[in-house]
Amino acid sequence: MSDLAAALDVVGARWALLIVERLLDGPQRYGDLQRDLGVPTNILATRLRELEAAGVLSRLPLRHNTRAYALTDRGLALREAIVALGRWGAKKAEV
Amino acid sequence: MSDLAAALDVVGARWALLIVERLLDGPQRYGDLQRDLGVPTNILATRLRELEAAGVLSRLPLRHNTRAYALTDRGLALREAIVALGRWGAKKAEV
DNA sequence: GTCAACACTTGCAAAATGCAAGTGATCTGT
DNA sequence: ACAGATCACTTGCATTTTGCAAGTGTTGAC
Repeated sequence: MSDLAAALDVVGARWALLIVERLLDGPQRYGDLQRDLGVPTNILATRLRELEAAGVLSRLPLRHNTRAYALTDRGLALREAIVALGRWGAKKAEV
Repeated sequence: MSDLAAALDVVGARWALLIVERLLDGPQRYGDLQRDLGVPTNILATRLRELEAAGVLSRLPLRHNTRAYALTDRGLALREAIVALGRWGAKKAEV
């Protein structure tokens, strides 16, 4: 399995990289991610569980029954790749 | 829609980035991609059609009834992002 | 004590993915 | 020229993933 395939195994699922991108701006709560990204709630819950299990993010308990999701070092290390992909996506498809 | 979302719209589908990565080494034929990547043949056909429509790759006819798939400039521009993701995937998940 | 907010879960439909077998157009050897 | 092999796919169907909508339990505020 190539390095790329290994990476896609972790962050290749739909919404995964978008969630990580959003967390590059700092920890976010569940409801914020949902509203900002427009991701279906069951998918969001699933992805957060998977990404936490993969060591990409962690839950931080806030006061009351709320919590925030924050990137781990491993998650933050995705910044380069996300920026590169974003730059590519920003280019026009100059025909 | 963010730049990242735009990029994922084009290369976010399963196998898409792996196909592009393989083509970074130069044009490849259908059967080579299939054998090297282990991608199901119907998926490969679908992805190649989508990536061609998106201007990421093009078909070059070879002699007889064979052809090869080659990245366009737009496709080659994915190299940075692919390398970055590959580097991330190569790292151990140092607990 | 009622009502709202937050962080989910559940049930089900729709879409994407995967497997296996089949198709038609060359091409190779005899 | 004919048989069999190769290449580049397509087709049919099962499985998995994704998405929508509604519901649940736990605080918290008034």
